[in-house]
Amino acid sequence: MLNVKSDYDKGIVVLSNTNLKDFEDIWYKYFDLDRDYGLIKDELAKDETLGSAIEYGRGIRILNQEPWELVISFIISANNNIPRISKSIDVLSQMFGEPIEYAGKTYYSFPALDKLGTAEQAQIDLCRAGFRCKYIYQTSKMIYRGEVDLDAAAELDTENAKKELLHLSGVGPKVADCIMLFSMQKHDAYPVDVWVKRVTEYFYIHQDVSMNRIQAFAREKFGHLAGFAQQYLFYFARDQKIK
DNA sequence: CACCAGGTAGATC
DNA sequence: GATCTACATGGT
Repeated sequence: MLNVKSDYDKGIVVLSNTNLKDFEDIWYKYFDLDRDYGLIKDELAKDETLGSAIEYGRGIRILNQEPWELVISFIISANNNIPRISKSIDVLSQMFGEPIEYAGKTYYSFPALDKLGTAEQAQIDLCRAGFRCKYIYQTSKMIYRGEVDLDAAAELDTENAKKELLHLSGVGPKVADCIMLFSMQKHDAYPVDVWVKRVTEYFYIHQDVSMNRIQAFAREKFGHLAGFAQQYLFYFARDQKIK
């Protein structure tokens, strides 16, 4: 069970209760430690607003998570709040994941594809994700049957990967962008949720516009670093409750 | 009791 | 194609 402590201003990240092999095989990539965030920040900070947002969220990193887990997690996230999202994922993990004994307690891994992919709708409904449960059911089956191949999608460019992900039930533009950004290293993706829409309009566009216009703006303004810009802006907007 | 929460699918213009 | 709206659930 990994333990993480960090103090960005002191330049310290401590990963304890792990070993060199796991660090090299797993955590190094998971925490995106190979990336020079200084370079990214310098480039983005040429924009004054982003400079402030970067100061505010200076320790942010984009984690490299697993596509399958991200697909289900972000389907659950749609029009939902974080405590309920966590709760639903916990229930699914307890029902369909593998038990992990640690320090006298039992934890559960995220469900394997074949477990959710062969589950009954009525079982999945028990996670209390409401109308999203049928999306979980349908999408799990689609991926399990190979109708959508996440590994293959990860190899495509951002535009085509998105097209592929949009076939999944419960996956729209925002969730697809999140999956690409957080599990497929497609850093030009700019997921637009309510907060990112607000903050983009607030600082840059100065009027209420469509999602497509927000996306177009981000492509033009931030290009291949759009995903990093999104993270700094999201964190800033969310914390400052920018409306 | 109305409104909201890290949007999406399906209907409609 | 771009824009409206219902949607499960639990909290305020």
